[in-house]
Amino acid sequence: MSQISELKKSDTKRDGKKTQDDIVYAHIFDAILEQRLSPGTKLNEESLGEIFGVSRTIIRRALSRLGYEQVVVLRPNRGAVVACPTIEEARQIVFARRVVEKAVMELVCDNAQKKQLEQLRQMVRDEQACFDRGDRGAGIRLSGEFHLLLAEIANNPPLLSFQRSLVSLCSLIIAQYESGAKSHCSYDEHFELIDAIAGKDKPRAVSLMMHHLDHIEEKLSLDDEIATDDLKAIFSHVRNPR
Amino acid sequence: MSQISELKKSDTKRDGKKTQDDIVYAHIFDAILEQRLSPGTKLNEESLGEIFGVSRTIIRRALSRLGYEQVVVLRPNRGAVVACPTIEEARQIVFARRVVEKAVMELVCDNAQKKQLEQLRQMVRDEQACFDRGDRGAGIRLSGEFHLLLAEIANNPPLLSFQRSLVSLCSLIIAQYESGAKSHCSYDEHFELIDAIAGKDKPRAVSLMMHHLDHIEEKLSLDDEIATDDLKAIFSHVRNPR
DNA sequence: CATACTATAATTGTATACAAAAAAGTCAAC
DNA sequence: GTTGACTTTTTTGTATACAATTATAGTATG
Repeated sequence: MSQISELKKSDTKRDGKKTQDDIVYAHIFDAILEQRLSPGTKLNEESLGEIFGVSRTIIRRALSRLGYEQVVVLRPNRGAVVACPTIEEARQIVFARRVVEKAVMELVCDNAQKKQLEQLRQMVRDEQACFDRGDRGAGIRLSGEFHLLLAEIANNPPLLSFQRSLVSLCSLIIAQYESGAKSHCSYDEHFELIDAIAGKDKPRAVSLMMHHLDHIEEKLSLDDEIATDDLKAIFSHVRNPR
Repeated sequence: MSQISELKKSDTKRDGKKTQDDIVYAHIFDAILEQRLSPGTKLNEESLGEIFGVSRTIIRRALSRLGYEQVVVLRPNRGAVVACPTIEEARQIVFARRVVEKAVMELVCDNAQKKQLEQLRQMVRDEQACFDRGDRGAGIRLSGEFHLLLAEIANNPPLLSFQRSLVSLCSLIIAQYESGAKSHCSYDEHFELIDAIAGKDKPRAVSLMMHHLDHIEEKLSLDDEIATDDLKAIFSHVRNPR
């Protein structure tokens, strides 16, 4: 396995006041958001330690944080794997996200300053640029970060922290169930959202957001039976002769 | 400091498949829910290790989980303290809780089975019994656990996990800002909520819940200027002569 | 007496060693 | 060729040692 970059003291200082496990956490989080890490991938502690140039202590801290966010599943004595939400779980996650995004949208319509609207627009322009130049990974990440920026503008730290977890989980869901080549979260819709916010049109902003989330959920319905890994269901027609 | 109980392997096994840090986490969480741990209390790693009979490794894991839930604040190099939400933060937490409780209530009205209604009623009876016999700590904890049981019945794990964080934070807010002797969350209101759920009366259930949360927020408005620790505001009339 | 400075103690951060558990491999028996 | 018991290797869980940082006490100085 190749070394990404040894995180030495000097790096830590350059990165601000972030501690080493924050950095490891951020790298893994980004990899998930960019869909470079697929659902189900085993996250070996020692390998990760070598990659980042730190001891397992740091890796374990980062993994347990990801585990708390449910992006990673920690199986006792059996290590950590990137989460593979079932369709049932995916529906619950999207539902939770509807709840949060609605609240965020209403707060943002009330609070958003001109400067923040420009920040949002810039981020969507970046997102567009990424897709245009074919950098799908970065595009997907920025698409997720757009929703995180909305939660930040809503100015409610608990909701933001919950949103982090939900956005990364949705990224996994899309990775697992996206069938066609169609991009999952188009920037046009993001521009429309910004317009609604700028016009302080709460009902329209919320309805656009709900529509936005419908796209994710539609894929779940389509793939309903196909994508399942429930062996019992797959072989339900086989009768046990005993 | 006295030893509560050494958590040895045997205990761990008796407690099911919970690992040691789960147990430490649960003990601290309960202490916060019962308001035996006050906002601002320093949580020394070595002391906690002695109390629970485990090494700092385990304590640190439990603390970082509590830190993720924001119930405990982890100050780099300066240790962990029980969170002291400011009034501003308290408002944000209560807002987030309104959002979650509304969604939970609607799900519960749709899904609740007879058996679960009885479970809810039993819990509120227990709560009432605690207050009647003067066990305020356990009463407060059960009051919080009632709301967690609702989130469980809503059958949405992400929302449940968020609710855990919000309920414990609210317990801290109440500990910090509760002025009178009046109990913060009366069981009568819980019985009313159950009735609304049993009648599948969504609007009433939601409105009762919002009213329930108003009680917490009212205290914040009352103590608005008094309880603040913003030194700059307190001494704003003092002119700096330089 | 207050303040700044230094030495010391206490506490947190990280790496590592070892124990415990799970996974992978070996090989004989059928 | 498959199955099952045994051994070895790998991986995770926990304690501990040491380094880095912060807090405390003591001391000298104005």
